[in-house]
Order: sequence, then C-alpha cells, then structure tokens
Amino acid sequence: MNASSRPDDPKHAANSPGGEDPNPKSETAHRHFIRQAIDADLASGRFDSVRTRFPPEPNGYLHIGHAKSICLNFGLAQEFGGTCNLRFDDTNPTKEDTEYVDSIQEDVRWLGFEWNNLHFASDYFEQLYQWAEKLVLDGHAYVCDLTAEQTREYRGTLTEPGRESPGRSNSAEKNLDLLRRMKAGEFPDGAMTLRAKIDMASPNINMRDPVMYRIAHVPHHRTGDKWCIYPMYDWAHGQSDSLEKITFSICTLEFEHHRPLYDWYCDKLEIHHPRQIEFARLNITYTVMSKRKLLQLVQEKHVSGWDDPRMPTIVGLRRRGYTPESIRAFCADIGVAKFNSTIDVVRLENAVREHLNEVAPRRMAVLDPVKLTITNWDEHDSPVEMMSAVNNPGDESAGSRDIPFSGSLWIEREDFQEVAPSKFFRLKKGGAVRLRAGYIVDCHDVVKDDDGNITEILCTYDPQTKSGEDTSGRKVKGTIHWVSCEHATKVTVRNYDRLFAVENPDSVADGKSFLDHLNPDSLSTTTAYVEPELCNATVGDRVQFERLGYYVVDPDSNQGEMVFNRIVGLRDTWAKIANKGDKKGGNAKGKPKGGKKS
RNA sequence: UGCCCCGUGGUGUAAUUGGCAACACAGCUGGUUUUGGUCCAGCCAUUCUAGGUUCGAGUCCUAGCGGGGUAGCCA
Repeated sequence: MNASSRPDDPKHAANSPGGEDPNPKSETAHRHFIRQAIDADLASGRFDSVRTRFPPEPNGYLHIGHAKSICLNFGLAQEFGGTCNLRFDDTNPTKEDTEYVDSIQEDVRWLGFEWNNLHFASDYFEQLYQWAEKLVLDGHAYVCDLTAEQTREYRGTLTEPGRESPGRSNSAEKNLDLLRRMKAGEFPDGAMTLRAKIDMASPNINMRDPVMYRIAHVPHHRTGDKWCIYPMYDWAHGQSDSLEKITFSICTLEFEHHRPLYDWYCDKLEIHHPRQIEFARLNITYTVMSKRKLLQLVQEKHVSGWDDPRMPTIVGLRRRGYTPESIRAFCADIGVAKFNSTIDVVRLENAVREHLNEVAPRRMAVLDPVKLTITNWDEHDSPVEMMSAVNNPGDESAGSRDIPFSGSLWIEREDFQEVAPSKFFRLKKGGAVRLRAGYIVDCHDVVKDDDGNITEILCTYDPQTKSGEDTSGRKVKGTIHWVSCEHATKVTVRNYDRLFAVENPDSVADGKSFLDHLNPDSLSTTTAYVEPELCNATVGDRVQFERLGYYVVDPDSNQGEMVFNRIVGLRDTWAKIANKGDKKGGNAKGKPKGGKKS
C-alpha cells in the first residue's frame, strides 16, 4: 500500500504543524453504504482484500468532484489495508491528450495520494481484442454493418423493444473474418461495429446488443496508429478492472444501469469479477462541474485558464490557495450516499478556513487605505518603535515578529466613520480604538478634501497603552489593523469571489445560458499596503491578513511586485449586523468588508 | 412513455439493520477575546403522503406523490 495521507505521514506533517489530519474523527466515521458493502463482502469471503482504482479519462483537468472520488477510492484502500491504482480510461483517442495525463497525476499526488500501480486501458487493447474473438467464437458477439443512424433506429425506444440487426445471424466464422478485417483496417470509419449479442428487447437499453468496438482511423496518444478499432467504455472498463484484480469498482450513479452489462461481460468471459458500486457525484452551489462547461469557460476566456483561482478544478483550487488537507477534510465531511444532493459551497470555504486558522501566520495588510496621523507622536522618544505581534494567537509555537510603528499609518477606510452608530466599535471622531499590537489612539479631528472626502484622520496616542505593557487600565471595544506608511510595501491583491452569482448556474431559463449567471464581481484587484515581514513570503505561502481573510502568494509575483490571492474571507459577523441595521432602516453605514457574500 | 435509483431539520450525512431520531454546517441567543476571527454554552424535526404488519416502524409491506438517471459508433 503506497497511498498515503495518514496523519503520521511526514509529507502531510510538513503542511500541517503537529502532523495531524484536520479532520481525524472522519477517518473512522460512520460506515456509509460502500463501507458496509465492503464489510459484508469481506465477511462472506466474496473478496479477501480491498483493491480499488481511480479511472479518469484523460480528456480534461480534474475538479473537486473528482477529488471526492479520489478520496473515496484511495481512502477506502488505506482504511482496509488494500491498494488503489490510477488507471487512465483512454479508449477514445479523438478526445484525449497527454497534457491531461500529466496534470491528472500531478493533481492526485498534490491531494496527497500515491497509487499502487499506474495503468492505461490502452495497455489492455491486445488482451481485449483476444477476448473479443473469444466472444465471437462463443456466439456472444457479432459484426454489425448498420450505420450509426440505423443502429439508433434499430435500438427501439424507451417504450418499444428494438429490432435485430441483419448481422446478428451471421455465423461465428463470418463474424471472426469480419472482425479481423476490421482490425486490419479494411473498412472505413463507421462502416461496421462489433456488438455483443444480448437482448434487443431488454428493458435496459444498455443490454440491447451494445457496441463493443467502433472503427476509427485515428492515432492514439499512446498506441500510435497500431489500432484502428477502439473499445467502448463498457467493453474496456470492467475488463480492465478484472485484469487488475480490482475488487470494488466504484463509480457514479449514471453507470448504475450499466452494471448488468459489466456483469454480463465478466460472466461470459469467466474472468475475475469485481463488484461495481455506484455513489452520487458531487454538486456544489455557485459553481458548475461538467467538463464541457469548464472547458467552455476556459476557451471563451471567461476565466484566465484551467488554473484560474475561481475554477473548481484542482489546479484552480491549488492556485486559489486551498490546502490538500482542507479538500480531504471537505470530502470526508460531506459523506457518501446515493441521494443526488448539492453541497453548500460554504462547507468548502469552512474547510479551508478551519485548516488555515490553525496554520496560517497572521499579518497586517491594508487594502483600502486612509491615512491616520498621530499628532502627539513627537512626544515619543523615537520616530519609529518596533512592536511585537504574535503570529497566531491560537498557537504559541508560531512565535512572534516585530512590526514598525510610527506617527503616520495606513488604516482601512471602512474602519473609520465620522459619525457612527453605537454598535460600530471601530474608530470614530471623538472615539478611541486599539491599534492591533500597538497603542490605543483617540480621534480628535479629520481632514477633508474639497469634495468632503476624508483624507486624513488625526489622533493622539496614549503612551500608557502599549500592547502587552498596558498600564492604563483603559478598555476599548474595537481593535483595528494598520501598517506604517513609511515601512509598508505595496502589493497587488486579487480578491476572488464566487464565479457565479446564483446558487444553481445550471438551471437556466429558455434561451439563456449558464454564462448569463457569471458573477461580474468575482474578481476585484486592488493595490494594498502590507507590513514589511511579508517581503519574505514566497509563492504558495499562505497567511491571514488580520481581520480580512486568508491570502496566498500567487505565481504571478516577481521581484518588483508581489501578488496575493484571497483564498477565503474571515467569517464576518459585523457584515451581518450592519446588514440587519440597513434592513431595519437603521443608520449602520458600515459596509461589510471585502465584497464577501453571505 | 418503459426501466432503474433515491426521498430523514434551511443544508448534508447518521441511526447498533425493528427499540429514546444523532453529528456537522447554516441560522438565532448569550459568554470569552488586543482579529466583530478563534473558542465556549444554549435553541432550532409530526423522518414525502396514505394505509398495513408489529408490543414497538425513519427502517418491513402496499399504493400514491416528488426528485434524478437512461434511447452516443462519449466516458
């Protein structure tokens, strides 16, 4: 067993101080229906161990829905002391590409899993073909020369049985000859198919003589032009599972009525017979999950690429700043069932908040600055004083760092109101506030420009109130963040929000498209001032901007300019209070911070 | 329209397989706090409906209603 994401794995300990899984209880959690099925099959002796596989088609990037499947398949293998393979279901060369083969492997590893064996369905093409000849010889398959359109007509409908193809009565000898000539390339694309001979009247349409091979004179990304016939999913998937001695072939609900066919092939071939079990695929609010739609978003440039931080792809979540631990915790949290549900995106956001709250160092950054001047700072013995600030109040071992404090600071514009409601306990004229890791300041005046906009806030500081050495006994309701103007660094901040403005972008009125639901405010870019310590941050580092949210250093950063992506905002209770005040027609003018939706 | 699967709070998953409906998230109340963060406490359900079996039904049976899937030479 090589798959590893257990708490004692050093690979994860590195990302998670203390080496603990963020959601350890879930590992041994409730026995969902798949665990129960495994328990039963192990107990009855049907199988003696657990061997699973994750079988993506290399025709797109992995997304959070795949992560659910990955966590399930690799997780079950770990849990039961079994193995999990990575297998590419590469049976349709017209849609597949090695670009995806590479990215998928990278994503699985990034999530924290390592496969037992790496396989390709295309490695089994020869064996599959031998088996096909066997089925022909046994009278279980035949060559059909109906066109694609005719095949559809002959198949019947939901309510009417199908009709038998003329080729169905061919002799085994003739079928074998035809099959060999198909393979040899004697016929053009679409001229013939190999079909399983089952039952054209079956209520399950998958059993109405399904196609096993189609002709396609197309080079394959791994087998080149060796083959001009390619196996269909049903003909390749179960047999690949069987060859790998898979015991539990776990897939999504839409394959449920393929299961009789899966079983039929294994039975007729008399080969190792895995058990297929289906579960509900993942849906999440405010996003889309279909490969087709994700591809469209990329191709039509609604996003910057597959790794746009707003995409639900693994590469997108990675660039957004999500941790693999948080994605695994999310997948464990949402459970596994057959009910077709939609998970509230806040669950995903909570998962990353929960993890980052533990591990992300606190830093100060001002995104929408207004100047605060301390008018009695000249009474201080030096123009700059180094203040000590803890890196994580919840984790003493995270230590502390020094921040320069001076008489000229940037504070957040929304942290000041000239006239404020009583519930607003940030800074107001005539009021006092604590500067985080600094002093308490009292505001006595403001300076405005000709348009009445506040350009400068004038305060005095109280020398008795230095953080950690406060001898004043003063208590103030609010604490706000700041940076020293002279010492601050300018950076670019990309505040990301949900890609779609509605809960279910897939549900669209006539003539509309899911694109009509794109959130126009899903990205707002701003220039911010950050504390000097942040100059040491490197690409991929995650921090909490105090009172704002979690941010990650984007790969677009370079020597001259750093770029931070907002991973997720902090929970914002003030926004709720302010909104309530608004609804009551009250005077709470403070706006919720940072465009966060709730 | 045939066939298959699924219905438990606002959301998602549980219920020792017939025995006090639990956990998490959201929401609401309060407490702690030098982040309106974190943390802590409390509140929040006629198990889709109607019958039936049983001492006892979320669980079993019947019927209905609702949701999803399915008629590619895609996976």
